[in-house]
Amino acid sequence: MTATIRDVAKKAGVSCSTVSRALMGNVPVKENTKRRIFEAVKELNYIPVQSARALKMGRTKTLQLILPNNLNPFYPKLLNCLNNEIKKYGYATFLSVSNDSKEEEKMSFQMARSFSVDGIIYLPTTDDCNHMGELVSANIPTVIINRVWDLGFPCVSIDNQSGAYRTVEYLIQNGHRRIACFLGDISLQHMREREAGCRKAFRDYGIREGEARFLYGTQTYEVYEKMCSLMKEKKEKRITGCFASSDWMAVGMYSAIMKSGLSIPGDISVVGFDDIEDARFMIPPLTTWHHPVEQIAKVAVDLLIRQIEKGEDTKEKIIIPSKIVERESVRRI
Amino acid sequence: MTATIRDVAKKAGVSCSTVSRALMGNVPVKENTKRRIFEAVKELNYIPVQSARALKMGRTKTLQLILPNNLNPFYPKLLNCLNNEIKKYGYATFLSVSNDSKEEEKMSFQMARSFSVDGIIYLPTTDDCNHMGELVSANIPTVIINRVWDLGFPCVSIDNQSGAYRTVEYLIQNGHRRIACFLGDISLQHMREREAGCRKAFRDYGIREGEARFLYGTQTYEVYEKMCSLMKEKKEKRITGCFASSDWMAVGMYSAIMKSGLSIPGDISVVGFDDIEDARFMIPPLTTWHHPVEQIAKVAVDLLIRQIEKGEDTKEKIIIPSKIVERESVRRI
DNA sequence: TTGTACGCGTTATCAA
DNA sequence: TTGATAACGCGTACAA
Repeated sequence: MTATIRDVAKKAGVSCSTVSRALMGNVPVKENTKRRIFEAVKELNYIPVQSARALKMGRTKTLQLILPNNLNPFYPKLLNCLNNEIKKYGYATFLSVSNDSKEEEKMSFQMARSFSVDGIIYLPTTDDCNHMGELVSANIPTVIINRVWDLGFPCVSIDNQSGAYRTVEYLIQNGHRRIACFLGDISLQHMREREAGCRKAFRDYGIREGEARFLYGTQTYEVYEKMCSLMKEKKEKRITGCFASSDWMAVGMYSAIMKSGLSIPGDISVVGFDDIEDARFMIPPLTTWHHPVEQIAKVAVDLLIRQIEKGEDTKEKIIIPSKIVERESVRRI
Repeated sequence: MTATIRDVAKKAGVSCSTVSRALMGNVPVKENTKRRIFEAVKELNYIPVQSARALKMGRTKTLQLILPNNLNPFYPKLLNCLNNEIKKYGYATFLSVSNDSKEEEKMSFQMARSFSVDGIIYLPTTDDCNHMGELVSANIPTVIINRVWDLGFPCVSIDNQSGAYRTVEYLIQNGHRRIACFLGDISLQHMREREAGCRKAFRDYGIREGEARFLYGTQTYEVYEKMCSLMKEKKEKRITGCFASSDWMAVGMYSAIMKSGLSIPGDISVVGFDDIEDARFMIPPLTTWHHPVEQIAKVAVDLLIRQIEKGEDTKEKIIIPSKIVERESVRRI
């Protein structure tokens, strides 16, 4: 069937060990034999069998990505960056999408063990950690992204609170005072941090309860409906600006605002969070807080690889700085 | 370190083979010993090492997904369906995104071989097949999706021509005659098929050259700019409807139309192709041809698994039927 | 119903 | 610089 190292050895007239050494390249092999070996490799179209190599070396050259879902368009972008980064280091990507389910996440941890992945990039779907014992005890190098937790793993994330703060501040600095903040699943720490950022901005700028509103919801239709009813208030009382805790939400908000016969940013200014691929193609292009996924991916994978290959044992929490991207969804009033 | 089958055997007071048999479940093992074995397994938190199993059995329980990119929002949706389907069969997913590059695709084929994946779901990035010899000679069960090719592999796809035909027909039946069709990369067969569908619709309904326009472009800014200049024509001559060969393009077209001060569907009706997740949240919600990715994923993975596990050797070309999804982007005139 | 022995394809150790 | 050999963890043919 497909050629093994023995076939190569026979064809090149050497032993398996020599072939292995020539291929590994870490032990000297005579130029001449080396040439013959590579010729044989080419001729037989030989590729080492990873399973065998893995069994012997205890390394699979494989990284696992554990992500919550792939629906919010933020994730495909992140996935892309991560996958490309992993490729650079010559590793293969095992993909595990949890569909926002703890059970599936747990299965991913088992998969990590049984497939002996060399490392894990983990973006948890929930703050509720009681199923993560599996992961910790698996003792596989792991980097957590987009969360900052004390699970004994290094973390790479943005500063959610200051991001939300500065985004809402931007609205305020453009003259808005009646502002609604739409938050996602508040059981998640990063969402609470974003909420805290909003509240702090209101406090710092003397905006009080009646003017600042907080809305909550995770489903698109919730966002849409709550936003619609908000738009029905009479103009003097109505909000002039709003903050979406993710760009995906902003999409639903745009729908609701337009449907209500109001214009962006003429009547309502909108700011988002994440800077998804489509943000600049929204109508009008969305002003939003940039989530630096390229950076996050780069740093996280680099950290992970160093942990794997150099045995570096770090637990650092790395915060990637970011900034707002001004487009056309905010009006100065 | 981590427990092996020998540890389990020792703890249960039996031999490795008995443990193996109990775990495989295809050979009778006495109830009592079985119980002791499972207890030991649980206690030691034992999971079989896949690399070893793979080496022995020549099966990795692994499927590889080779996709062109992850930018067009159509792909994340497809990826999701595929991944979930794969999970159902207890396989793990190896992800290879080619970033629209033949070179990277070629590397994916090599990966397939070296990691001994059991099967491949392949959505080619190009029609130019001269790098695919690697794939064919690898002799790994493969299913091609979204293309219908005679490479010796089964294919699962929609009928692109009739899809485009019926979508343009929908526009015509709503009274439109001055129509622009915006096509993507015409070097790709499925895009040429969609183009052919458009042309046939025009022919069948007696719409001639001046009325029907064809525009081409792959980059978002091309779509945007060409669309903008199209909008500058004076009203009597201007198109009243347009067809986007992908919803992603429709996003750019929406931008251009709005930017030009025209309304959808008041001035311009738009139909898309794919029915991406966001199509119903566009403003107005996009009428589009549904690309049945759930079905495609289901059929493709099922076909692949049957090929792997039952040795079924099929080369069938499966066409999944579909339909238009009427939303609010088309006006009857 | 169970145990012994072997081999899957590789790399590492040791001796030459 | 090279070759012979053992071992990685597992599943199975064969013997008991």
